[in-house]
Amino acid sequence: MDIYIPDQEKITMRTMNVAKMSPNRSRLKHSKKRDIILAAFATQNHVTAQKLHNSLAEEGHRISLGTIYRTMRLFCKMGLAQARHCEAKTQYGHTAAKGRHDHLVCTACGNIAEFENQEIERLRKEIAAENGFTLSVHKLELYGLCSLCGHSDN
Amino acid sequence: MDIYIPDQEKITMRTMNVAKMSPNRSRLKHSKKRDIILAAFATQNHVTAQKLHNSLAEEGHRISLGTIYRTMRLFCKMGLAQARHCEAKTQYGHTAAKGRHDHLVCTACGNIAEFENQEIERLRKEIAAENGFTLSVHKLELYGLCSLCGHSDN
DNA sequence: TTAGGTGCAAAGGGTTTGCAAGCCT
DNA sequence: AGGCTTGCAAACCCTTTGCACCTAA
Repeated sequence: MDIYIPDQEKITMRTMNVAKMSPNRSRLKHSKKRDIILAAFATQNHVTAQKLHNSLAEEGHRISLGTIYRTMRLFCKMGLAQARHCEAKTQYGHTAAKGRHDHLVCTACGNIAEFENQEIERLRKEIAAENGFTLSVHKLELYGLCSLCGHSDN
Repeated sequence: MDIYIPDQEKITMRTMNVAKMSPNRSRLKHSKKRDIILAAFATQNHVTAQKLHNSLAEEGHRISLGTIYRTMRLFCKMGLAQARHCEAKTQYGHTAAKGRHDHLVCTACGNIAEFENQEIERLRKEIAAENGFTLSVHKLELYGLCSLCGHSDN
C-alpha cells in the first residue's frame, strides 16, 4: 500500500476520493475490489493486467479481467499508474514512487530496471529542445539484455 | 531503394538472396511483391503494416495485408527493418541507415524524430554497465510532444 | 433510490496462420 | 515438379464494451 501520487502524498482509498475529482468524471464510490487491486499493484511494479489477475487469483480473489483493465485505466487517469506498451502487451508501472527515474528494458525477458541519472536528465532536455519537442511526459527508455539474459542469446 | 544492412552494404533483391541465408530458413525466391514492398518501405521510415498497405494501394498495387506482415517480419529477421511497438501498433523503421541514432517519439501523434548525440551514447553504456545490462540492441527512446502537438494538449 | 462498480460474454483492433492456388527456379 | 509466396478468411491475443445485476451512499 505504498503508492504515491505525484505530489508525494501517500494514497489510500480515502485520499483517492480527493485525487480523482477530475472534470467530467463523477465521484468514485468506495469499492473492495478496487482496494484489493490497489494493494496488489502496490507490491508489483510493471505488471500486466493478466499478471495482476493471476496473482489475485492465487490469493483467492475472484476479480474479472475486465474489472482489472477498467481499474488500471482509472489508476492511470488518476496519475497512480503509468501504462507502458511492451511488445504487444500493456504494463502498468508506479508513478513518481522514487522521483524522476528512467527504465532499462530487457528485450529478452521484458524485465525492467529503474535508474536515475542527472546527466541524462539534462541531455534529455537539451535534445528535446533541439528537436522542437516539449517534454510533457517524463519517459526515457533504454533497451538491452539484463544480467540474466545477457549470456544466452535471445 | 536506399536501404542498408548493418555492414553498410546497399541491399537489393539480389544481395538479399545472400543476406538471408540464415539457419533453418530455406532459400528465398525472387518475388515481385517483395520488391514492391521493399521499394515502398525504403521511402517511408517508421511505417505500420497498414500504412504501407494503404500507400501501396494508392499506387495501384494489390498486396494483401498478410503478405505485408509476413514480408516485414522477414525484413526484420534479415536486419533490414526494425520493429517498434508504439501504442498498440507495430512500426517498422530502417536500420543503420544513418549510423547510430535514437528516437524522440511524440506521444500525441506518434511521429518519430531521429537524433544523434555522442554524450548520450556514452551515458547509455555507463548506465547499462551499472545495472548489469548488455547493450545488444541499440535502442534508446525519449517521449514528448513534437512541435506540432506541443501547443494543444493531446 | 440512484449512480457507480462488477461479471460475463461479445465485440474490436492488430497480427498471425492454415490452406489452396500461383509463381519462381 | 518442388518449394517458396500469396490471398483469403479464420484464428489469436490483448483490450474494450454492452448489459444485467450488485453495491455503496
